[in-house]
Amino acid sequence: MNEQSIPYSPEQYRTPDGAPTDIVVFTITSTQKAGIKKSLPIRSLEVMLIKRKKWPYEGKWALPGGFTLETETVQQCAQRELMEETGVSGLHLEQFNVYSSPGRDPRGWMISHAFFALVQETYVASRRTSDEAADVRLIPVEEALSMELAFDHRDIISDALDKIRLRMMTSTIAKEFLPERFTMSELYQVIQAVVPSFQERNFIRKITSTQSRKGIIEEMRDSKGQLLMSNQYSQRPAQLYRFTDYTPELSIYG
Amino acid sequence: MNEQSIPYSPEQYRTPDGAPTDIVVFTITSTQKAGIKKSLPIRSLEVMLIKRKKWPYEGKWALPGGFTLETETVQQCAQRELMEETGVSGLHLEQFNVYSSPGRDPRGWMISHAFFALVQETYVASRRTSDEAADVRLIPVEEALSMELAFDHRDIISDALDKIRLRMMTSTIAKEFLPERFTMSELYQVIQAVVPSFQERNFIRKITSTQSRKGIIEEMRDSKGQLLMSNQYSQRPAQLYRFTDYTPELSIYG
DNA sequence: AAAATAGTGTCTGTTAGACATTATAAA
DNA sequence: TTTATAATGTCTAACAGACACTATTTT
Repeated sequence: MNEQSIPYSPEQYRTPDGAPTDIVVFTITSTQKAGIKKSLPIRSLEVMLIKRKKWPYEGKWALPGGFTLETETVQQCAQRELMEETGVSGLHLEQFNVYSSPGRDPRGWMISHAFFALVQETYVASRRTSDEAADVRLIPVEEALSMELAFDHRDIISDALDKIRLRMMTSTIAKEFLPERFTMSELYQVIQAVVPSFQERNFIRKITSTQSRKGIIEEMRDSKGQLLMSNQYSQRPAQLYRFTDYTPELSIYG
Repeated sequence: MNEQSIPYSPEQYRTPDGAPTDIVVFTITSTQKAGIKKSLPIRSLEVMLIKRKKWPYEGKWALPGGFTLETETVQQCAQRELMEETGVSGLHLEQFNVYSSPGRDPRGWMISHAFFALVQETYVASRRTSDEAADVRLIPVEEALSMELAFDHRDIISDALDKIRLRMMTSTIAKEFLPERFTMSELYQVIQAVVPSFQERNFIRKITSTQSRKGIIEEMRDSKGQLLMSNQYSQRPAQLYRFTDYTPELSIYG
């Protein structure tokens, strides 16, 4: 390959100083109310932040993330950096936006690719500090949004929150926050933890017996055909369900 | 700034060779049936492609696009490159995916940011060739998907099509393809041009008199309060409507 | 009169939404 | 026996979906 046959050459242009990724890991923590044994827990939507060890924004809270290598996709980078910085791996990451305002990163010209993941609390139980992170913590989202974070990470978390709220109502991502088997109350609580305005008085009935929607979840039975129940959160046992692979197609036109 | 106080330095790492953008401009062309004067046109969803002048993929059809400058966002880059390569400007562009597979671009390590736009045919009437483009043409999407295109542009168009099909059903982007005033048939045809499987026998009634949906569009009246009508496409005049700013919130849970 | 598109009537079964009521087991 | 959560009953108005039918203008 010589200069004449190849009109393009990176040397002649200013190129980016890096292609970082930032990962917004959401989880829902459950806290049992004190003094009451069988009751619904308080559920809180939290985001995983790290305390930076290095310049820039040393000592500030930030999203985990790091620089993409030439040999990987941005998706693979996000997986790798999450593992390296926090010890958490195997999450389902979804890319949702790109941040490219000039000057957003004091290290140079950086175009950042933002991902989000929704996980059960147990998936981030293995979190640990690292070379990059002096601390790794779950912070309630509303609190995180009021903190002074590194870079434009406050905006990124805010955008991610908008996105997962939309997705929570229009897809079955609620399953990412739930165990394989769950009760209607657990599902209802999870939706409310993400979308506080959500309210549906006839929730159980709509999701179980409405023709166009009942395919979303299915009841669970044991080998004898008996309905599986749980009384983990209630006096009266509640029926257990699981998500199917079906997601209804929504339309504003009918 | 010296090396000791700044642990990060782009010089020590391999950095990307560029941050290109690719723009998928969709339009719907209207063709009047021959011999019939007042009839609904045949509408075809088409995508704007350019014929490349330079290496790589010289002479191949490709999406318009180009390299981001240090002084702009990827969004601004997409606007600028679209103008430079095709003469088209002022479109509403939406970023929908990132393409970063190693080896996807023979010029080097390129992480590409893909945008789509939906526009009326008149908006791309000003298209013209340029230094980069030997030809600029509208190609029917199905045909474009069967062509041998430059880079991974076939995948990008395919992903963009999936995205706008979803958005067509769940938002009011149909308005991007339509004039300010339109008839129910025009709206119906536009939806069908994007989502061929769309069928709704009681379309007019649902969108005009269903309580939860009627805020999407509103009927148009002249200064005397008379309903505005059009007989552009029909013997019997059809009522004219316009979109409002309202989009219903969809939910799979009720 | 025929053609082409616009728009309404009417029917049945389903769903939304509100709220009262009953059920089950633990504390 | 009270408490906390689970689940059903009941009612009305709105809506979905199917299809027949009427309306308005040009050719």
